Amino acid sequence: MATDSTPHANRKVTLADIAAGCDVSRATVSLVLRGSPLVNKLTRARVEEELRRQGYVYNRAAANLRRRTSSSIALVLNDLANPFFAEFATGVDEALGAAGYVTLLGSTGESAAREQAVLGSLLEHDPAGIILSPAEGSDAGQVLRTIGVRTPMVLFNRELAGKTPPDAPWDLLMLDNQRGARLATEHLIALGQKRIAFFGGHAGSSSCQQRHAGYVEAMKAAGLPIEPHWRIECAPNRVDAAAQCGALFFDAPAPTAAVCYNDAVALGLMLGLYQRGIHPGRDFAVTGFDDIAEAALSAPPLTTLASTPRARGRQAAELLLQRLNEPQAAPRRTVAPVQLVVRASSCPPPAA
Amino acid sequence: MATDSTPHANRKVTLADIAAGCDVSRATVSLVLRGSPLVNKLTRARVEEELRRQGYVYNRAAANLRRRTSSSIALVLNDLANPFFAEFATGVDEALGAAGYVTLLGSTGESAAREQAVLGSLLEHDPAGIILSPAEGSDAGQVLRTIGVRTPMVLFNRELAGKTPPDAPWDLLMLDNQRGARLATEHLIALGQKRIAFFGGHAGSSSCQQRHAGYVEAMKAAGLPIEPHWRIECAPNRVDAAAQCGALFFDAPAPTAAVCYNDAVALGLMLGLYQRGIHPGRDFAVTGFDDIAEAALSAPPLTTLASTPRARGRQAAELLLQRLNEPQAAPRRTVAPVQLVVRASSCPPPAA
DNA sequence: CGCTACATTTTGATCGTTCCAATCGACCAG
DNA sequence: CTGGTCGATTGGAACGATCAAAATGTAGCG
Repeated sequence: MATDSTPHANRKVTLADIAAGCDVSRATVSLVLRGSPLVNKLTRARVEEELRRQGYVYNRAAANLRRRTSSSIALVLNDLANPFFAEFATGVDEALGAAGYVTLLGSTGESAAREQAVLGSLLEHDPAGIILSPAEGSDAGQVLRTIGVRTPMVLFNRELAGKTPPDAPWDLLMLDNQRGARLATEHLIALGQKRIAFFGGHAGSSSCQQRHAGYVEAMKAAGLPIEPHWRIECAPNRVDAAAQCGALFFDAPAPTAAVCYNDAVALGLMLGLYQRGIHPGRDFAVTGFDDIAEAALSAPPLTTLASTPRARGRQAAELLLQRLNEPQAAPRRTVAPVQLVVRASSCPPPAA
Repeated sequence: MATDSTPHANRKVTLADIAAGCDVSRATVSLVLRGSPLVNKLTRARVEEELRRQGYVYNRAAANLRRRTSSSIALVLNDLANPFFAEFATGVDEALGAAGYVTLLGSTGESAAREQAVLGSLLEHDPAGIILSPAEGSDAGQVLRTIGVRTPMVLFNRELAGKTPPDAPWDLLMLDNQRGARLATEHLIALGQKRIAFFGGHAGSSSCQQRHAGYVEAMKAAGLPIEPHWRIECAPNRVDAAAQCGALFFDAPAPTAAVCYNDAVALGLMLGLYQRGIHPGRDFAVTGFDDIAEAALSAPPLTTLASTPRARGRQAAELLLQRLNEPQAAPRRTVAPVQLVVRASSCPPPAA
């Protein structure tokens, strides 16, 4: 005679198994699981023992189906391999986990097409909401069509192209790009710099536009001129930045400082400067943006703006959780402050 | 009169809504969704139109419940913020997504206790399998107790402490640490180096032991001596490595080359050498391990071993998918090759 | 004893999908 | 006209949980 009380080999243990095992109904077991005060102490103890004995695992999907709830949230990132977003993801997962949610991960590799596909696939798992850091060129209309008007979403870091439907429960969390770049520029000006370039990034990207605007703002406020050849575009990575370095010196007057789009670009630029015999932090001032781990360890250490991506991740999660509690609230735009970190890469201009 | 054909405001659109909308049964709509050849062309067209019109979204959770399948896989990492694991995660997600799975993310922050909690929480979502990069000190018995003997798992990068149950469907994917360190050492020997140190890492860590073993292997094979003071321990980061640099030169004979535990250590060591007026890549040869992004951009560029974490991620996913197809197969231990990347930091010894 | 009050437990329907067996109409052979 | 085959469709029972309402049992009280 098979002892069917032994943990069964093949099928998963369900409520019904436990119920049968200690001679109560499924409903009672369910009440025990959820810690209801309705069940008798003795019954509870018996059921809990049986749960342990059979190695029961709760099936949240079934519960969610019946309750018409969801316990997951989709996190879709344009570039998880980038340490900035990896930190962000860590923060998101941390906060969501604490709130009892599970993170559905999707990475789009900066492709709007893949973003559509990923969103579609994740949606089938019925997330309670979405945290999206859009791929470059991702469009509001497209996104709306795949996720509908009813799924709450927090957009991080970039806005969507095209116009956002005013009734959609979409919140926004951005870095204070403009103020950050302004702070960096003002810092250089305070050091006595007058010929300051804006280096790197794609002029199409909204974060680059905002940072450039902050730079322009500070320059204008100080009454300093802005030469057109002081704005150099390049891909936001070290290699391209190093390659584009020379473009700063094609025409006179050459700049003596550069506000860079981000840290990767700044580190690349410093490399390029070295290769030309220019010593950054002595002959030429450089600032970055993001404060990635390497910024403090480069030679010279990089002056930059700290954006604390992990805290941003937690914040994005909080925003979404709040919206889940308050689905009808008006859309919010949150701008997270950034902090200037002064290190040795920013210096006064060489004596003329 | 309300036109209930309009996309409904409140509830989600289900099979039943579509069925009602075009006057067929739920079963037929389901067949259409899954592309069954059984349905008539005209019916299919009508249904598909209605699906579009109502903005239907497939509920995979319900389907999985009925079919007793799962379409998700749990990815649990000890440190997502580390670029190496972020790349790994990207690779995993890439491969899983292509196979129609969704990634459930969990980050443990190197805490075995949190790892238990995270695993438990993710299990409730009934993943088809787990990819786990264990936290330091994570124990096989503990893990077994929370995930059971029936959930397939791929362990990455570290083994679990304690003994692994022989019947569990657990596979292993490790880097070839020993061979990597051996290759680096042989490379230095081929350049004419004879006094080679092993620098950095904690002797307790299994990856450090393996790399050191590879170094010893190459030295012995070449008949070269190994001085005890040629092994310097330090934390696997730049700062500590730079600080420990001096220890290489306390006793004679001083080494003229060092095989480093990883790139971070190697970069730190190079910094320390510079500070002593020793020019790495000319006066002293250095190799690293990992080939992180900065390795190619340091001065001098670093000779190291490429572990291609993104490819490892894809590989881990493939291993798991294979096991899902073949649940009864014997556990596999896969060792991923690493590739020597020769750059300018490795050089012949200075002429005596 | 009959009635209410209370604590505890159960029954049966339900969530959105899939599966199985049954049905239906059309067509053809005998 | 009957019976069989075939293509297309359908009803209803699952999957594993929850919920609302009903059913127990037990005690108190006039």
